[in-house]
Amino acid sequence: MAKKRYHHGDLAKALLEAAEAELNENGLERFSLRAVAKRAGVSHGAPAHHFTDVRGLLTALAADGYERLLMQQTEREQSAAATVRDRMVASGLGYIDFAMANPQLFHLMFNSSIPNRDDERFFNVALSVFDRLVENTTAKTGTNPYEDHSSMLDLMVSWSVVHGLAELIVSGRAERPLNLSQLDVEARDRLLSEIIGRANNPAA
Amino acid sequence: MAKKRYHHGDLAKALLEAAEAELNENGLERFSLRAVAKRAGVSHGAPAHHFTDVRGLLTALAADGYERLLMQQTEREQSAAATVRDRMVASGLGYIDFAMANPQLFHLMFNSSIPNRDDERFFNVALSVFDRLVENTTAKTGTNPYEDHSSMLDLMVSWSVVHGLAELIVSGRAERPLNLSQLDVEARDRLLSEIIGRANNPAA
DNA sequence: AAACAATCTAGTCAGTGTCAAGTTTATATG
DNA sequence: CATATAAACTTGACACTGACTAGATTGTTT
Repeated sequence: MAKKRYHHGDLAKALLEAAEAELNENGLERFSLRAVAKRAGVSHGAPAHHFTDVRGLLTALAADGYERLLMQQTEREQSAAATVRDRMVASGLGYIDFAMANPQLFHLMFNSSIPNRDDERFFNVALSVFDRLVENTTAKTGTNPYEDHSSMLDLMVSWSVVHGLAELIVSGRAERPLNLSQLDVEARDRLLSEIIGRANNPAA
Repeated sequence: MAKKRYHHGDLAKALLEAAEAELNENGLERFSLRAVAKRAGVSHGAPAHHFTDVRGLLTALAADGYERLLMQQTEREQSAAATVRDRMVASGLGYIDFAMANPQLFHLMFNSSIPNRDDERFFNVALSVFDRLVENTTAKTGTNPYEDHSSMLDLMVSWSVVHGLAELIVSGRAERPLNLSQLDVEARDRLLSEIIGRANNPAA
């Protein structure tokens, strides 16, 4: 941990941490690669050797985000998964957990064209999020969405309501109707579960 | 329409049109105020007199977007509104119509922190979008969401699924599961209506 | 006709990401 | 162990950005 060595040791990791800190403090729209380098205690040209350009850095950060999103979902599913439908709701709560805990990162992952979707790691880990949704839908409907059109529609209902809810919450638009900021964690979970649950009702 | 007059005539309008064209060509992340000025045939300092800064310009453009979003919804509702539930679905289709026809503008309106939400016109017209949702929900549930908690949850189900669907489509994430780009307009409408309809089912 | 306000131009400034060239350090090879 | 080579990092330059200022031009009012 000597401070003044010419070689950093693990600059790639340090840059990712600095990038996330900068992202949280300034938001994606004021994100600056030079500020990241400065925060990591390194010259403005250094990041290029590890991530080529700002896109490369943010692609890697977004890929990390998808991994953490998956972990949040796993946590929720394991802690409260009685029925298959509860499992789907829990998975959605994990999705929203992640968005609320990492709004700027969520924004980078889903609402930005900066991350390179052709990047191999990014592509694979983003696909994993979808694959989990396919598995949960298969368990819920009893048929694989890729083989059964109706099951795929159910998948899209589940994904849309959860993703939409996450977006509306993170952007502050759910505050007026739901007053989420004034609820404790348990009440918030019940509220969100109810919304997700209603959308996932079987056809009348 | 004389080209070389010192005063433009209606530069504010011309700048808004140029801004939208630039937005569609380059996207929000590469948006440049100077490029907008250039496109409008005016010096880079001119926009400041009409919109103060780039935020002011994009706030005005986003407000225009909300007005057009409302118009799209109105069109859909009027053309195919038999039952109250059909009306809710039609309203959602209008929402998605707008997003698909104006992806960059939609992105500016909903996924960006650039527009100033305290701007009076922006605030009011964005509120109008929510008010329409309140009206449609009232018609559907029979109770005002502001007075009945369950009705508000139904509102959030409707909004979330439509907004989420719009986001997933515009960002290209719905392509793999739905193959929207290979469907004609009628088939696409039926598909989206089915998804929105399933989410809006009454409780089982 | 003269004063005034609005509109627009042109120049400057600090800040950005990327590129090229040079310096320092680690590692592999003889 | 010495030396060649590659990797990591610094430094300076470039074109571009949005915002600010001063000044030029034009429309409006008195």
